[in-house]
Amino acid sequence: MEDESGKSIPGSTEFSGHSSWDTDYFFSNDRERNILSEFGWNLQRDTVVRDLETGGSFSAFDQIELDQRSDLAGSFSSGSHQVIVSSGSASIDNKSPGGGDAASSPSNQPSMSSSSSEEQPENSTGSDGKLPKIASKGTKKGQKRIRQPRFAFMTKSEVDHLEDGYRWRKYGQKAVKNSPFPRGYYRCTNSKCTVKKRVERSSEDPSIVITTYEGQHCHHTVGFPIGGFIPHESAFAARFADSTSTNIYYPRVQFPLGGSLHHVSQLQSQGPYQVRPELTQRPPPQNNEGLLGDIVPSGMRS
DNA sequence: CGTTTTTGACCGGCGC
DNA sequence: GCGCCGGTCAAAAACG
Repeated sequence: MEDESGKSIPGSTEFSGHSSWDTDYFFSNDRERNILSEFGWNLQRDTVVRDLETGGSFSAFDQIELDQRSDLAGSFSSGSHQVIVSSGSASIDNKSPGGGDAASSPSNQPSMSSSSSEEQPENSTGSDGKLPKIASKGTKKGQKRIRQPRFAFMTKSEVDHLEDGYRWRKYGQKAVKNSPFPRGYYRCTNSKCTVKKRVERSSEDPSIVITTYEGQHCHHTVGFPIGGFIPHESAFAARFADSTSTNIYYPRVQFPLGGSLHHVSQLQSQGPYQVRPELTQRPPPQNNEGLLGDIVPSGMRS
């Protein structure tokens, strides 16, 4: 468990290449993982979690949750609530066009990292740009799509598509600028579910897989009866609000500490963790393999 | 034969 | 206004 003990990635493996991520939280320590595990997110030691909250998504949550988030934000960033609440004003893209590209606003783009060479590996540039030709998705003209909460997981793994208890169907793949690795786009196979996820490898550390989830499942996992998926913001906020005494998370936007923002030290630890290829297809009967399969929040199901 | 993956085209946002 | 780029579509191929 104490794999990362002291190990620091030589090349400082950080999220450098992902400066555009609307990141709010970034977990990289055992302690942080422990907290997550209390949610039922039994993350592998090689996993780092990031909450890619977006401004637009807040409209989907209660005010209470917002408040809690504010508290949370203030606890570590001296009241820079915007960091959390609006994801560093990263993307309130459900506003009018032009104003929505807040994500690209210079203010929230600290030195970010050494190699900002990589542009938006995550899109966030507010260019969610989709609006499928088939306007069946309820994306009417004038009202942009509200981006769902996003969470990214960095995992050291040989396989790209990590098992998470849900069934996904790939609907696209694109080459990532400045990265030799393509990015895969997946959608939950449940027709009623709009959750999507992107999978890509870190161009800096090919052994790391970055999985970004967007949205919340409206159904249970296939292999995990305890259903639920990404805990609601409220859960997050509440939990963290409780442990404000410790620096559980780091608001990237608030820590322009020259690239050293987040060292995913544990990532470089060669934990025995690895997902078998077969598992990528079918959810395992038990929740010990999956990266997110364990994510099924235990207390979620109320 | 039903489902998933592959892959090129297309769309819309954004920067220049 | 144009080109770039991320994200999505959809037809065909692949798979089990």
